[in-house]
Amino acid sequence: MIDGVPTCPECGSSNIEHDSFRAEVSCSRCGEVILESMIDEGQEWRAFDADQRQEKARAGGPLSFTKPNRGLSTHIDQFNRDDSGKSLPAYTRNQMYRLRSWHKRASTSTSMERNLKTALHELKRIISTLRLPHAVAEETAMIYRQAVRKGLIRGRLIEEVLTSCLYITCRKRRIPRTLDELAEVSGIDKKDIGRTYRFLKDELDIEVPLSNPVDYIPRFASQLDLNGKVQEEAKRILEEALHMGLISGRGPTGVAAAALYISSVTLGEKRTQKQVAEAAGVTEVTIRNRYAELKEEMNLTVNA
DNA sequence: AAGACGAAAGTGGTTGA
DNA sequence: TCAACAACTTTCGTCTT
Repeated sequence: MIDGVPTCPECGSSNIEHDSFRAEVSCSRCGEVILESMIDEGQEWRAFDADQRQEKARAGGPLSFTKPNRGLSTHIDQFNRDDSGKSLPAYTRNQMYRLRSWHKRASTSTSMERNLKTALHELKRIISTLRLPHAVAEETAMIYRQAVRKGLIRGRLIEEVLTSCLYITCRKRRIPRTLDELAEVSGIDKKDIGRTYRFLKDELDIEVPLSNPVDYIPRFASQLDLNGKVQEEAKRILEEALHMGLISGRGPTGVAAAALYISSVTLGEKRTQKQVAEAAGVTEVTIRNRYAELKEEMNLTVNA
């Protein structure tokens, strides 16, 4: 199944290490992360005839879902020169010619591949802008592939579907990003993301847990430069509020913001409602309303 | 002057007939 | 498809520190 020894494209070393959990492959000599399956690695040019190509097609997809044609994405120029600038001998020229045509066919042969190419490029950009872990990109790409396979893209923008896939992943992994945040980096309208998200969730039968205000605490807190103690207190308040049924039906970010506001005040690390509101992406009024509800129901003493 | 508070009216999304 | 509805926002006047 695997023909040829994989080598690092950076330094040429064959000391390749696999991290199966993250589906990452890296070179142990130079540290280059290859993010690639051994099957795709480097040796694709050996498929010189249809039978071999067939065989490779059945050998399975790459381990990294974000790199559909890695190893084939090398550019081969048209000048037929070796690296010292001399013309290649006829035999090699022919070989290069065949190599180029296979390369081209393999990289952009199907509309699915073209679609993925666009989408994954965009995904990479969004993931890095939001500083989300690579595993999120992998999972998002996997969901996106399912969507493409089921023909769910038709009539929708690639970016729209992609962003919705990312939203699903974030919700599933409990690394919450609000629709507003995703809308901002993707340039897709919030309500379009939401609508497509629901559509995909139904069509692909994906279970998405309800979003939990607690998940927002660390991020908001760090934006407000609040320490761990304040975070713990905010979480404790949310736990209690949850048991008392004070959370259902309320926007998770608003509740999280209120809990954070309360704990910042009680622990003498006070932030203004305005600051908290800004970090959480809600208004001061919402914080006040949640705050009033929590205070009312949980006889909290919120005095500095 | 800045922050907190709350009333009132407006907005966008969900739900159920 | 439409109306009712809840959550949230915007705006603004008032009170407190």
